Amino acid sequence: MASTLGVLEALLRNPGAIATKLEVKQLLKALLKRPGAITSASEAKQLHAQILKHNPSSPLYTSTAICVYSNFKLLNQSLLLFKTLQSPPSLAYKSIIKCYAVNGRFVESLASFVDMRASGNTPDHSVFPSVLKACAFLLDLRLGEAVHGCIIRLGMDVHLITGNALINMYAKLQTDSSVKKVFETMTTRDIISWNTVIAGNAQNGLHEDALAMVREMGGAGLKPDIFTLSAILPIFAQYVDVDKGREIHGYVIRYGFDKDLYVASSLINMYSRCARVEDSIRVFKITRQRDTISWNSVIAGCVQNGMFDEGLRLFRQMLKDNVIPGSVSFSSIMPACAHLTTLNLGKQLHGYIMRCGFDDNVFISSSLVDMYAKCGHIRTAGWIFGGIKGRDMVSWTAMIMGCALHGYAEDAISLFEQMKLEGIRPNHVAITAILTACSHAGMIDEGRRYFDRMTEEYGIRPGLEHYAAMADLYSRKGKLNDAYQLISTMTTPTGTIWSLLLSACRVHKNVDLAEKVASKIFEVDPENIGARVLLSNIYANDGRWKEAAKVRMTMRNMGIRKNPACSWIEVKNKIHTFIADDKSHPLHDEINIALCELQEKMELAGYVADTSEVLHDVDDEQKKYLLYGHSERRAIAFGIMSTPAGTTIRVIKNIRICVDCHTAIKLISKIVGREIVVRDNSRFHHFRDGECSCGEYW
DNA sequence: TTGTCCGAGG
Repeated sequence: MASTLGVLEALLRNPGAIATKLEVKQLLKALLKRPGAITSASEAKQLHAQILKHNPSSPLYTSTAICVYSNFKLLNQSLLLFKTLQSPPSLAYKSIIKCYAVNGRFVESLASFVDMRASGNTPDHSVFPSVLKACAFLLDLRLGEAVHGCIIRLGMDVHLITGNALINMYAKLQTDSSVKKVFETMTTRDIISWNTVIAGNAQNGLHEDALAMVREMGGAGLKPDIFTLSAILPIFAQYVDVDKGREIHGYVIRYGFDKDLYVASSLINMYSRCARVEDSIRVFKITRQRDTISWNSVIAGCVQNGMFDEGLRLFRQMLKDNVIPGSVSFSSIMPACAHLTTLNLGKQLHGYIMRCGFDDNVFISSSLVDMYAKCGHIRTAGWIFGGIKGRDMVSWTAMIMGCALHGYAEDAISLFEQMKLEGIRPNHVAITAILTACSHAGMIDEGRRYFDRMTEEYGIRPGLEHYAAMADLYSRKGKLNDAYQLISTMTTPTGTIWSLLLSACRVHKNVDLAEKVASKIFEVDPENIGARVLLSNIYANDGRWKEAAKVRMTMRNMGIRKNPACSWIEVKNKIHTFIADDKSHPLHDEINIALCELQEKMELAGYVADTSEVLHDVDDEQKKYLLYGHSERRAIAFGIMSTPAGTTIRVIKNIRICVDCHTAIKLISKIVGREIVVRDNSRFHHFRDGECSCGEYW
């Protein structure tokens, strides 16, 4: 053998060297027995050349060449040779089946397997794993079972690797009973057998079984390895069981598995699912080797836990480190743009997405719909939504919620009904979206109907978010007692839900109920800043300055401070922030002059300041002055000054817009002939030609 | 010749 291989080596190193026919023949013969002696693709090509030169018509030699090519995954070369064979021998079939499979061409792989059977060639242990993998990938249970039958008839079911492949196939096809049966009938099992069953159980929701098997492994003399650990970590992520997750982390460190990319990604994911972003970032930072998946895991972790800026920072860092973002990277980061309403960044990412050709990905396009809707571009959102092929419930929900936030309740309802007609069942988020739509349009009856029917029609029990939407609906409409009744039926109403009612008490000036509601809030959430501010404002609004002062005093004694009201606007890629009465903007004086001019024009158009919204104990003239210092007006004035005529002005405010500003902005939109879009903390207002899309309802 | 990790909507 050694001398034959010596000839081979010489030949391969110098294909021009003259070899005797005998030598070549011996060489090829040796190779028939040991195709593995060829160690590179170029050697494979040399071999092919020798065959063409000396024995081009031998099916056996051709098959050997196919086998060698397929070992290097060279599908095209294998196919060219395969097609020259009239009746391919077993080796040729086996090689081409495997070669198709390793190239992900599972349909062709299975077709070749069928051909092989039809031609009367008997498959063996070397080919079943590829065939079973193809069945698993194509989710073809019937063919898989047929192959299994064939395996049993040939007595191959005791073969370890074939058995493992069978387990894997049944696990992927979620036929857990077959997984168990195959595992139990196997005469020898290795760690892969165990891991495959464990991973299958974990992914098919049989969490207890998976964990029990991890414990049993020890009895078989096997220790959990990186595969075992990355299979069970997602269980603790799903159960938000950080203690168990940490235990595994300890084990990982003891055995030095923390260098493994898969384990690290699973740990990052586990910690972020358990809301321990700091821990997940720590794991990420000590992971030396990083791939797109570990980056995606940590970025998604930040974004899902509300750390949007950190998520964006990491995303930029990933690009800087020359890690190519995949489609998952974009669908992970896009919600950060939606939440931060950073339209410009969102648009840049959208461009990047299109250049990568990811714009037909339903995850990404749904996140784009959400981002554009939340950034005020509901039409762009609708346009993207219209182009989504194979919309799923999430795409519909993003669009429905977008319409809801913009006050287009009719559109939201018709989308919701259309979605159901297409056979898509709404989940709890979709229900929240439709209730939000009703809430923002004051559609009490429709809202009530969706709420009452959600359990029997969709099998979804009302959760916090649904109660919140309903409480909001009643509250905005002034049905304060209905809201109170509804909230009281909840087993554990939260401070947030009561606060919705409290803010309605302010709008509808119901001080008595406000006091009752406020005490409920302080019971469950004594630190609730918003509620204390609201209560103080309610007193002030009623002229009860003493009580108002008392609430503020309590707040100060408790050491809590409210966040100032502010508005911001993006002009030429820069975000300008305005806080009421803050004079720090470089164009402060110019903005004031512009506001004065606007004020005069507004008064000519019949504007009278509604000073009831000013909750300071000062005279009327002073109140008027305070009103026009409101942050959203200054942001709008700045926007008008610094953008070309006709440009839409987009402003974001961190609290709900006040009645007087709402009236003022309507007039301003008419005076300057611009569309002004204001997003407050609850919805969008589109001001155009003296009207607002909210129809005076917010 | 078999097996692992990440993703959208409130």
